[in-house]
Amino acid sequence: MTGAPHMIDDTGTADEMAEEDIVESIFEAVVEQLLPPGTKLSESALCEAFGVGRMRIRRALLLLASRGVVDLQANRGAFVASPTPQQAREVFEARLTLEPTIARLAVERATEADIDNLTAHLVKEHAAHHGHSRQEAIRLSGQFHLLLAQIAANSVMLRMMKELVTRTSLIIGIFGAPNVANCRDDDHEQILRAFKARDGQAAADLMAEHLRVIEGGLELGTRKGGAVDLVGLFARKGQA
Amino acid sequence: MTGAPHMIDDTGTADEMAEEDIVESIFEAVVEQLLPPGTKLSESALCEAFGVGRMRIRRALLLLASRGVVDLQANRGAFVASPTPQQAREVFEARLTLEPTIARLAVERATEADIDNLTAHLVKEHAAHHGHSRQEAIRLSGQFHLLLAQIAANSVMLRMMKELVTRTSLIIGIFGAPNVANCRDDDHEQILRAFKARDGQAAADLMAEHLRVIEGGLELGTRKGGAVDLVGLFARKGQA
DNA sequence: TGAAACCAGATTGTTAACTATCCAATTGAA
DNA sequence: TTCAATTGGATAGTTAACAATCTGGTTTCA
Repeated sequence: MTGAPHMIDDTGTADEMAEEDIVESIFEAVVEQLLPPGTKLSESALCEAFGVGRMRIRRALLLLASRGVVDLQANRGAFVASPTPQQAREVFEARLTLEPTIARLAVERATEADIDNLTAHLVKEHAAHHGHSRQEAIRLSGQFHLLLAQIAANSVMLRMMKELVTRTSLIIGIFGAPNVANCRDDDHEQILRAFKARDGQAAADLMAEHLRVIEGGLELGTRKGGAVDLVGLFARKGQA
Repeated sequence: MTGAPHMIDDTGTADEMAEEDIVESIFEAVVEQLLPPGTKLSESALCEAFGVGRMRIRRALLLLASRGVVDLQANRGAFVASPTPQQAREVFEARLTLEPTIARLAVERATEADIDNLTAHLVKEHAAHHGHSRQEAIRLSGQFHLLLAQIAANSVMLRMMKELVTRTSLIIGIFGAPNVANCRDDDHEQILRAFKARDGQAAADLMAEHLRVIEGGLELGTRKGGAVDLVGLFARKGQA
């Protein structure tokens, strides 16, 4: 019954990407810093990129906006979010609230297979760091944190973490010191050691310290690239 | 989602509700248990109810689904979510992770005006409890937790809490023991005392205990009302 | 009588055309 | 030459019509 010229796929329906998949793709692209803050996400371009209708794209953009990863400006379109210093602080405060507990829960619930996966992940992460493949290193860095949330086996907190990790990538892109890596993989290895020792409290403490180090490496005063707030920049010129 | 808080347009057109407002309204209705789990949310009914076009409604439903408050079933429509015991555990685990810290931060950041607001809130809550206005009591109970998140002044965590409080209302509607209230307002008053004493750690501890008491009052085995899983219910009859 | 097939109504999902808004280039005048 | 107004193109927002799917009742046959 396959009379259709193309789109022949008897392994099942050649399903178009669902909204969630599109959202996931854009999340990943943002994490890998392929989409810097302020990047215009035009509907037509995305339609072509993903090969879907405009409706799908609009729904995906709405979901992304509801998670703070894109800004929707009325009649202007969608842009990759440019977090403010205030938002950056809030994201890190949320991560410092969630992730130590997630790390502890993950240690408590990790199977041997989970720990093996983490170990394998760190090998890849290490290789990416020394292999100078910056993109891959960044991606794996964020992935490590999501892996912990997966092991913790709480889908609510996993979803929150996906948002926070993605937004953190934007924050580092804007406020990160030029030569500081996203995460030092040393820290990740220390956390893995806590897993092998089955020491949940240590994992939590290490995670908290890890996050504080990252946040400490930010320069929340200097905004580089992205959308510049010209109004604020030139505001006091008139009265100075 | 639009940047302007109050879009004042004197064009004469009565501004229609934006998606966020619709979402907020449905959130509130769910919190007040006016929309029990499993309730069908038909597009046409909502269009009439809010006086907006179908597109707005569909976008609102998508947002609600992305926050776990409604289930979207393909070609069947939107239904108020019926949390599973597993989801209930996850929601409480997330709350136990977030809210003690939120309580501590709120204590640290509360102005005198904030504490006055909390005090006034508890008076209303108390009155509603003894006034037998169950709906209002439930609403204020949830509102108390959101008030703390507002005082903590972290919009990321505030958004997370809105979702969690709403889903908790669904959970209590399904698994709550019949005569147990949503929150004992005694607990809330104790937390307020910690505010007045400026004791953040006490507030955090009280909040944790408060949440454990609520979760302990659930009967995660017995599902009442809502969508019943007939397959699971009759599954072992054949082989028992 | 019971069960399966079927049909009608309603509801959701999708597409396409239309409208409104914004942006940039052009044109005109001071 | 520079600034302002205008205009054309492009993009987002909205609406309405169309297509696909589900639900519930009816019919038909064993």
